[in-house]
Amino acid sequence: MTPEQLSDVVRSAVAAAVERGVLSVAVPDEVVIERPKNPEHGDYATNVALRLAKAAGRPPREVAEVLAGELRGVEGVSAVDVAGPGFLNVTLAKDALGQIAVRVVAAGEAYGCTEVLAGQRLNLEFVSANPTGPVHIGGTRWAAVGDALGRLLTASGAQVTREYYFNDAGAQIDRFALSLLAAAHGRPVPEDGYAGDYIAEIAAQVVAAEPGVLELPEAEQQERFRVLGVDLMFAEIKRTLADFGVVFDVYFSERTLHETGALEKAVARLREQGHVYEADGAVWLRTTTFGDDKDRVLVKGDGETTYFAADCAYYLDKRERGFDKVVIMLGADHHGYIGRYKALVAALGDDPDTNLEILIGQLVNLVRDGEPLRMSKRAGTVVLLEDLVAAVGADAARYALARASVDQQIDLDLDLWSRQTNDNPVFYVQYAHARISSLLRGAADLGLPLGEAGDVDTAALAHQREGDLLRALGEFPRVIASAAELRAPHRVARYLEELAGTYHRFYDSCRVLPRGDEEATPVTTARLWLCAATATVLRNGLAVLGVSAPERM
RNA sequence: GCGCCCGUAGCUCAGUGGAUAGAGCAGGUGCCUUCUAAGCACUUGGUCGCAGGUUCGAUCCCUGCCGGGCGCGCCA
Repeated sequence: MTPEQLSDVVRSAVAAAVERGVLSVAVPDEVVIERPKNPEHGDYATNVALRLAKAAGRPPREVAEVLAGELRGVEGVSAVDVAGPGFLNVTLAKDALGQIAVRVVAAGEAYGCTEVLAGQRLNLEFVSANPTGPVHIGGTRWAAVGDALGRLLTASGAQVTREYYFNDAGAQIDRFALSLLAAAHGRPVPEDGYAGDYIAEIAAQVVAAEPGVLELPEAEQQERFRVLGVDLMFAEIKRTLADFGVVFDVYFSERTLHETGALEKAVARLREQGHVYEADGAVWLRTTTFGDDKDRVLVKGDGETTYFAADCAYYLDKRERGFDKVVIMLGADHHGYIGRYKALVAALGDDPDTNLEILIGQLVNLVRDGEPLRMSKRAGTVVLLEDLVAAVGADAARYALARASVDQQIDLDLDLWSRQTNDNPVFYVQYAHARISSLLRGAADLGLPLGEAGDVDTAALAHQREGDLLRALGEFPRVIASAAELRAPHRVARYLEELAGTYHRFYDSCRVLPRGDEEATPVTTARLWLCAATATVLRNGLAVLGVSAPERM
């Protein structure tokens, strides 16, 4: 019996008590099932009596006693106790608990998938680094977290489009083009230009692709360097991200918004809504009406549109593509945008609390030899996605970035994460998977197949450590669902570390394969199913994080 | 000045209003002729920054304060 099934059982018990007139209360939609920390408190606990007590007009313990009476007859439930202020502690029958292993193996890759977000159409935008240079460490955090979140949302039933918005218009791109041009001519880096080896490399690639380019008039040269440079830089970004395991469904060009007239349309739309005014020669959006701390310029005094105006058009475009909710992941250095973005959504007549969600992630510091690596473009100590991958590998990089809460600044210790020892959490988890794989190979060598699900004696899983492992496996769907709802992929990583630990403890005290001349027993088979189930969950969890589950280490 | 995030064990950090606040590392003591010791067991270590409030119950929610990080352009 899984916690979800138990939740239904308890809810039915409430309904039954109401039906029989021994309890007078509205039956709750959902009953929360918890896993007690103290093993003496049974397999599962619920606070349902505490929650219903007030509405029922009776003391919590009394409500609990009523429900305990209903639950005691249920198949698969071996004991129900009322404890503390009114908790119901439920102990499952051994075979009912053991069935979790069978369910996990049967579900395979689908174990952990739920429908809690079914029907939601989400646009998930992350990374969105401009194609004026390689992806930095900050964007790398979003690549790891955003990709994991995308998988979580999908696993929870949402329709998700992963989107990368790139700025290929405006002054920043002009500076990029001018920097390439300067490099091609051997001139110094222009004012506010981009430095770095990659500029010279891309400039050389542009010249190689279009040999006559340096003979064109200056303005045309700049245009060619812009077009080809952006293409080359963006191809490089995509390649790096793909090596990191991150691929987007849509790469959205800001330039197209300018070219299709979407910007003018967006400004006109805002004007119709009555939130646009002109002052000091510029066109403004009155975002202060919707809680922003100052109004924002849409069209500058020189007639150019702002990046914010493009954001308006881009938001409208997403909504017109049918997304219910626009989710944008940004670094902490951009958190100031929340106010204006929310205001923009409100100004367009949408609900900023349901149609827009902005996730802010704190910054990443790298540490080497115990010393923080201060990043500085000037000093040439900018750390790139590829640097991180080169230092610790893609698995460790993704895991390290995804295991921390996004609200937490990370000090990522390159020494620790490149170490292949047990103080490196990703190896602890991967090792558990490799260990199971090895064991299952051993079982195959001994001619011990898993066999049919119906033939497994799940009641044979009676050891304390087996129960611990089964309960841990039963948590996985709820971990995935809550991590998706809370936009917190790190919960999956933490869960996996706990699961790996639970497995190692099981392994240490429960021999799986027969030794020497011993015969396989029903316990052997049941434990093999338990191992296979654990491997499945480790694989599924690591897959969410985009980390490999090695068969051998 | 205003806004966002953080403050939990020596260190790095989990903890979606519930029972005795957890993990890893570091320190100490043990466990490999036996399925991967990249493992396990035991052990040391806490005014959950401080002060109020909300309620059956607060590390969690609210208010104020103290520390640290990041922002506050007709830049993108």
